[in-house]
Amino acid sequence: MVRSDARENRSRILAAAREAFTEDGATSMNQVAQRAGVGAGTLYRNFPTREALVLAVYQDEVERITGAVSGLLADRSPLEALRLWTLDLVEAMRRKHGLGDALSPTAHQAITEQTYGPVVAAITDLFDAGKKGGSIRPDADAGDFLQLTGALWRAASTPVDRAPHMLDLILDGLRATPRS
Amino acid sequence: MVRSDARENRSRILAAAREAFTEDGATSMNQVAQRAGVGAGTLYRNFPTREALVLAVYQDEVERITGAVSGLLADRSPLEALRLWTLDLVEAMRRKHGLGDALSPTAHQAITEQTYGPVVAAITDLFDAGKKGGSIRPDADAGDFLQLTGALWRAASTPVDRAPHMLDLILDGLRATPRS
DNA sequence: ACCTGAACACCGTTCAAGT
DNA sequence: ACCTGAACACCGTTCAAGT
Repeated sequence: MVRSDARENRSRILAAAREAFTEDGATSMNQVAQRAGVGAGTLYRNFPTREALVLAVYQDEVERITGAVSGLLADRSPLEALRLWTLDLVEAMRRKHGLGDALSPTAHQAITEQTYGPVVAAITDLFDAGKKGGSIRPDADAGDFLQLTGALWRAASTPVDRAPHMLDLILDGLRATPRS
Repeated sequence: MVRSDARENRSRILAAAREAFTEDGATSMNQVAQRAGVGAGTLYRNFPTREALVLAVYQDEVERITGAVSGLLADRSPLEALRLWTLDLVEAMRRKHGLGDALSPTAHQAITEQTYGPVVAAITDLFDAGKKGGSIRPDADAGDFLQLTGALWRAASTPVDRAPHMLDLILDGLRATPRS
């Protein structure tokens, strides 16, 4: 039997860690525990090592993002859903990049590998909706699209965030029928 | 006036750090100091931070390697000098890679940037000697060659080191006249 | 002028004691 | 069954005291 406090602690730690790492990727484990209002032991029972916590934060983020697809498709056109979803993805990529040096190369690679599949699957779902409705060209490739979005978060957000405009250009290229 | 012990300490620290980092990239600063037979304070006066020490170890290594070019060219054919020199470079690359996770991405980038210029210059010197003597084709490019050697240290050295053989293939491509 | 090494403020991680 | 938080063995770095 899992106690309710145990169930809650995990997500509280995850939330605290996400905030803390966004502010400073070098935030210590004890600082995360304190921020979550939890003893150090509890933190370590949930996430036995620092790397495990960092990884979990990102898996959580990816699950949140990929899980949002069906909701976006429910009351929007596929192209608009794809646009909103991708902007969200770019935000997450920027947060990850903000961690920077706090992540070891090995950890960074582990994240990329565990993340790639689900993200491509989510894009595929969005693409399929558009292809079925005839708004997205049938030969559009999810892998290519993810590659292109990689260029979006590299685009500095100063003085204005160019990413939305760049995304619009990419989306224009995906349309089944060229814009008038 | 620089005391003789002060002059010696720097190179003793550098030597100890090179050995220690080769064995374990996570070797602590105090361990390096102890290994060098030096107080922690002396270590820190010479290298004010961990990253500074790691960087200095590599600069030292690069200077040693690039400095060996003229000696190699003195009593050998340019192609043979290039072959021996490149094998030495591959060894150094393998040592650097062995550090792995102990290096932050930023530090790793700093090393690459500070290293690229001198290494390309050394290759250019070796190439020029061969081009002048007619043994290396005139359109051979130092940057391309460095890029190719990057593939050599990635070649695992089990069960036998394939790098020398791969290098021979590359060198064959550089010859002014094809092999009979 | 330079060196040593104890000491400082931290770190990640563990585990006895509580509820 | 789960939690807390003091404690442990370390870390990078500093600095008073020595020579």
